Amino acid sequence: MNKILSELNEAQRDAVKHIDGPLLILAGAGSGKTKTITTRVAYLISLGIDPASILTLTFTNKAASEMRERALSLIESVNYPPTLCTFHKFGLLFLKFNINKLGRNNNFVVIDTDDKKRIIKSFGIDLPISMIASEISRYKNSLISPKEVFEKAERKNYKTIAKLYEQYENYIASNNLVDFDDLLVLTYKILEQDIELCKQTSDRYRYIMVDEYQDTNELQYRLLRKLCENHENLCVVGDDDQSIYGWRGANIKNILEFHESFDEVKITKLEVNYRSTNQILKTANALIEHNRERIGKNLTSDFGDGKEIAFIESADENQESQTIARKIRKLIDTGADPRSIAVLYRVNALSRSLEEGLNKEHVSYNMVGGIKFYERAEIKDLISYLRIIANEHDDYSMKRIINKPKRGLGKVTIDKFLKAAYESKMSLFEYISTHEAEVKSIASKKSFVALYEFIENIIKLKELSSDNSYDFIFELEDTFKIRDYYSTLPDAVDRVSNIDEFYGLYRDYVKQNLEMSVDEFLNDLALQSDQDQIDYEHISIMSVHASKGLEFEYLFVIGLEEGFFPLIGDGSDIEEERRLGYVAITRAKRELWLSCVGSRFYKGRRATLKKSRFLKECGVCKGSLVLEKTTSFKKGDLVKHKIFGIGRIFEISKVKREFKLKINFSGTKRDILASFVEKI
DNA sequence: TGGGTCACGGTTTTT
DNA sequence: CCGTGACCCA
Repeated sequence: MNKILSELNEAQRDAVKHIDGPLLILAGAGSGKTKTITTRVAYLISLGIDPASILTLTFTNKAASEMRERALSLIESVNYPPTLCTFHKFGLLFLKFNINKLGRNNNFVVIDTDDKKRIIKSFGIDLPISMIASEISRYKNSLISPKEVFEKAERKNYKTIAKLYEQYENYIASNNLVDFDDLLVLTYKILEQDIELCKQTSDRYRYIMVDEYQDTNELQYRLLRKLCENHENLCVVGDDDQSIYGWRGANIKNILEFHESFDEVKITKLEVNYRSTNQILKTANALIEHNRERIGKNLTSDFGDGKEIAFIESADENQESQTIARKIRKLIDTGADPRSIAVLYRVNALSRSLEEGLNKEHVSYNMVGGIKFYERAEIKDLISYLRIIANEHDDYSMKRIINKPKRGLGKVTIDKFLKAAYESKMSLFEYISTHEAEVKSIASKKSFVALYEFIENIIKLKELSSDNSYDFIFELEDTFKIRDYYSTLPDAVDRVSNIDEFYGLYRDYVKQNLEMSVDEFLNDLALQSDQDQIDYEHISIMSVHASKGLEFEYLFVIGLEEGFFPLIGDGSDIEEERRLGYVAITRAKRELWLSCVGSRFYKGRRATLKKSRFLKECGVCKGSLVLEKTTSFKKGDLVKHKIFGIGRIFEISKVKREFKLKINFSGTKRDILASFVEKI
């Protein structure tokens, strides 16, 4: 026990040793947050507290598995491990045992955002689907019923949304579907209506810990209150300065007002940073001090001062990426580990020019984020096959695969089936299997045959799935030839390798869970985001959001211009932007480069840009923000104009914020603004 | 049915 | 500029 504690600094030890009553651990970036939580779990167990009474909640699977691993390594031996999982997984487990309290069966299916959108889309309304989906999510996470939305709505559009919300809720409930929000909403509702169960549950989890508390939303807060019904042993860990998910419902007030929401809150600040040089911390501290809504803390380290923060200013994104690519090339050539290098940007769109620059310098990179494995069309198709096998009444999956591989069934035919099925109050699958004559009259002869072969195959695989899971996935491919189908389509190489990876994943899962059923596999899969596919050889490039929790020896942050970082748009919050800046800077361990450009090509046009206010606020760019502009054009350069063609520059001058070029187009001399021509 | 063309809109992302 | 979705025609 003492050995565990001796690894900690004073503030960390103070936090770990606090046992009863609410505790807020304000953990600055790189201050050993995970170490503190995992040690606290181990410490509680070492005191003889039943591991089963300790619940630790995280946001991501990645955080959960990392913590589980570290906590277990600190615990000498326990018969069973403490519960440590994501909020949503906790909800899933809870609902498996208790959803019957809402009169529902526990063989429900978890649907993802994509399914949700398709369901809403099927209601046939011409409002933007993703807007409606996120509105519904917002209401659910604030525990507002469709009725309340309808009553409060003043504009007609919101009345429509309220109705869609109601229709959606009815639909998923009657199909026994559960969306991500429901995992928490339904859990909350059960705890609220069943006081006895609420007390039991609270008693069962006497010690609760929450990671990344600054990212919790209203619903999560209220759920935590329910779980603390019989005690107040709630330990939350977070950093108000790193709250960057306000736009998706995180309520920073949860952490800012924690000390008022609970009685006798103990607050511990972890301000010693074990990651960065003082130059980096100084820059980060200077930036975040401009925020008003914060608890306030100041990070220090004893890693020494380190190198000064470098500032890169380029004329445009091409020059920027060239400069950065060359610097990275040099770092690698002088022995830096590529894995310790990263480039961050606020907006994914900025990756394009960066990628070009890196390619030109032959720097291999790994883009984190981007298109997700489980969101790829081929993977979604496979999942739909599995879903139909698990539950043939799943019309959404049925629609997705009914003509994949092609069986000659087009949109019109499928719509006819859907309508007929709807009228007979049956699922698509049910209707087709029981109405052969009708189907024959709708479909063409060829597609009719293919369709019934498909139906029979599904039935065959359904039987197979119940007894022989391991060979099952081979049989699936042999029967439907999805892999073959994709190997004829564009991007075949990538798609086929994704399919193979998925098959491998399935087999691994079977190996680890011998008794598993297909629907168990699917529900677990729904809660799984990307495997963190950090590449083990290359540098990383990613959005600032994606970089949260990571660290790099050498870090570049690009696009520090007004409008890009901070990003200005409707609903943008300058303090949250600044926190994003803070997160970005605090990813750096040893060296940090901040970069901005004078103009950028974005959404089909070139925009002239001003330096980010953050550069001044963090002290990197002293004095005024007036951009001393440079241009990469030189006298004598050959340039191309869309209309005038190719010409040669013979004079360069400055007009206000732009550069004016005098260009000789095969004898004709013209004055052209620099942004209208391209270097060749 | 399904390939081709055109208009449109375009932060950040986990479960 | 580039990807998505709606619509049109063979």
